[in-house]
Amino acid sequence: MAELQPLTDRQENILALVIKAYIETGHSVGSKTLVEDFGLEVSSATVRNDLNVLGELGYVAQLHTSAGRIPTEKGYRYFVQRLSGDFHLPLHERQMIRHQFHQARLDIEQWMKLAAATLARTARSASFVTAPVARANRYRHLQLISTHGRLVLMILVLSSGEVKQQMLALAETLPQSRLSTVADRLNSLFVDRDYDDILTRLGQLDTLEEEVTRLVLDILKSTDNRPISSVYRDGLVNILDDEGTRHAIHLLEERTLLAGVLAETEAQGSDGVQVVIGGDGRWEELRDCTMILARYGVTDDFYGTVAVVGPTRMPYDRNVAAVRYVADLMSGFVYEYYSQEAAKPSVVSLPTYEDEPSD
Amino acid sequence: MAELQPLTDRQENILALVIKAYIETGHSVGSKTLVEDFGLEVSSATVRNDLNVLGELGYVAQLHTSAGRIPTEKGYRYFVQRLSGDFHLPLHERQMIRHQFHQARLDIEQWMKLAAATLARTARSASFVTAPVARANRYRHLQLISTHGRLVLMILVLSSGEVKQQMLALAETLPQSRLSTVADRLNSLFVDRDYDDILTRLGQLDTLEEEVTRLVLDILKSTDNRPISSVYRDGLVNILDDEGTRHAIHLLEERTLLAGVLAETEAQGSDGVQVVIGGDGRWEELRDCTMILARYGVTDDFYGTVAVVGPTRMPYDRNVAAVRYVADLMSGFVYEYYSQEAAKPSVVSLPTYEDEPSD
DNA sequence: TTTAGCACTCGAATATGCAGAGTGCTAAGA
DNA sequence: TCTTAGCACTCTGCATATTCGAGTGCTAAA
Repeated sequence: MAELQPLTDRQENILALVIKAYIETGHSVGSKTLVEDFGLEVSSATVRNDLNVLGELGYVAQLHTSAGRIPTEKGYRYFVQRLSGDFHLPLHERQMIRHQFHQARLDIEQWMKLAAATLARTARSASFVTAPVARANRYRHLQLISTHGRLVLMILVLSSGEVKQQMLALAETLPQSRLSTVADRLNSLFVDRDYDDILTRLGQLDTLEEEVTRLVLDILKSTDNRPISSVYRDGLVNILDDEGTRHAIHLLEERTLLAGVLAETEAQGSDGVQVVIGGDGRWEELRDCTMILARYGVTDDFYGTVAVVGPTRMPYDRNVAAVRYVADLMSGFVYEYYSQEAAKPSVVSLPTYEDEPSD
Repeated sequence: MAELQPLTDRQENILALVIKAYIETGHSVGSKTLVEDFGLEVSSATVRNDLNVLGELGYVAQLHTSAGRIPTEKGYRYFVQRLSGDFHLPLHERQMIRHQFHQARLDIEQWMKLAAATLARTARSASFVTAPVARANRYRHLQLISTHGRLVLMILVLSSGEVKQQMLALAETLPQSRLSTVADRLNSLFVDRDYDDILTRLGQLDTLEEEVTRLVLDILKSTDNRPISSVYRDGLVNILDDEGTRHAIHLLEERTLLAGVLAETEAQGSDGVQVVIGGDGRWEELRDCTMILARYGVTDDFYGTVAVVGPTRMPYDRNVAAVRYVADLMSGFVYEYYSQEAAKPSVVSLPTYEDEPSD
């Protein structure tokens, strides 16, 4: 990340005001407007001088000579960095969000869906939520269900709480009892094992068991190494009008692209909320867009991502707060319901966070 | 549906040419252009006269006096109705599509995803695919898996092939063996039963069994009556540039809206491909859009929908063919792998349709 | 270091003119 | 009765010119 130049307090303030005004109006903002609309105690000429400095340092730019200033990506980054972390959503919004989660079924898919919908509405942007995946997913439970003929429905439950299904065509027709026996044996052998563990035990199995296990391994492998196993998107409508978000929509639709971006941003391992402005020069697809993302889950071990995507010109404080809030909620749910090692299995109710600030 | 006026052969031909030219160029098309570009055997004046007739009947319109003609929605409808059903995708495109399906895993979700992706690319439009749902979904199999404390993961397999999962908080901690016993009992009681059947048997159960069954009933009910249980979308990028498709994207994102439209269009019970142009006056969200949809599955009993959504100005013959082809493929898969009553359980391979027209 | 004043620049909005594509209509021809 | 040629008319799109206003940079004084 480029080094940020020191600014005087007034310059910092002016930068913040330029950003605020530009976010609100969408028009470039001039010195006179700033003085009048925000009641500055200095004259427009002074503001002009400061704007000049900000311009030289690259925090603001003007589309053409003698036009108002608009914030640059660097300007946004400086602003976001200075953003105090204690901005919260209004109480009633938080209550509404919590309320919706309380009404949902106890199901990670439901929560993901809900988180995406909530974020999209609150941040008035596009949003996405990826399923929480353990760094190395583990086998939890297998079930084989006879359907008709040699077709068998295989259901695999992973340590992440995800349930994978897969149709399987056997070489011969087998009764359900035989299938159950196979499933039971594999369950006893493989419970809580990861990909590598299971691979080494492949030799101990008979032909049928091995056939099933190979499929299990396929699935484990495909959810391993954090590819995106499932994603919920929402709120695309919100960014349709904005210029330059077409690339972003492309990003949201293309799993592989998204996975790439997430892999790199998450590799930074930042615990809190991360703000990627204009692609930070690394992702062409995010040019002119901002992505605010945060992990949820049990950090470093078992986590997913919630994120908001919108135009560079967006209310950062609000949206950062929204992402943080929803990520925290999701973390609570995942911790209580899906973390194997959960320390307090006693209280069975949705997390409440009653001790949050009143506003 | 409004009655369609009779037209002379030449007028019909001219209407088709206007539509063809407009779809290609996007510009309004005049009499002279028609004669020159398509080598008509009559003069432009004659064409003008016919255009006048078409205009009076409402098949074409002009944006302003003395501008070229563009097709109206009514014009498109007439054209589509006349469209011969024997237009097929080029052989190599069909081969490519089949190839992709052959490489997919044997899983209805995979197929839905693939169908959406394929349609989006082939028709260069947005697309969606809904899961096949039986009119009355039936219970197939239940599994209860102890996680930690009083939390239990319940997995319910439905006759549609869908696998539903749901977390469940019990009143007390129970061992896995007890849970398995409950699941076994419910499985033996309820297999192949629908909502009503199960409801009447609620009295025969103990407290724990009843608690589980109530959740089962909830899920059955929520997938009953054809609400949309799951949808895959794709290709939104393709219609981003077009005017008037914003509403359509809204429609694609809002499950309830989509469900409403599908409920009404499917109620018509047409077996083949259905083309809804400009919302047919019934759906504001589809103004300026065209939706081409077809059922797949075992008709009237167990079916889902594949569809394409794009601007009114789209290549109808091609897109109708694409929707029909993908729907047929999906029908084949569903028939072989998910239909309980499948008559030929012997051959276990993807349907091939080798007998299709060579081009 | 801040401020007032002033000339300058550029974009957005508005008006004007012109070329081209297309129409409607009429009268003559098949 | 249907088709065609001819002609006057209409309207768009494009380019050019003009004005208006917001905003800047610079300089000199406080």
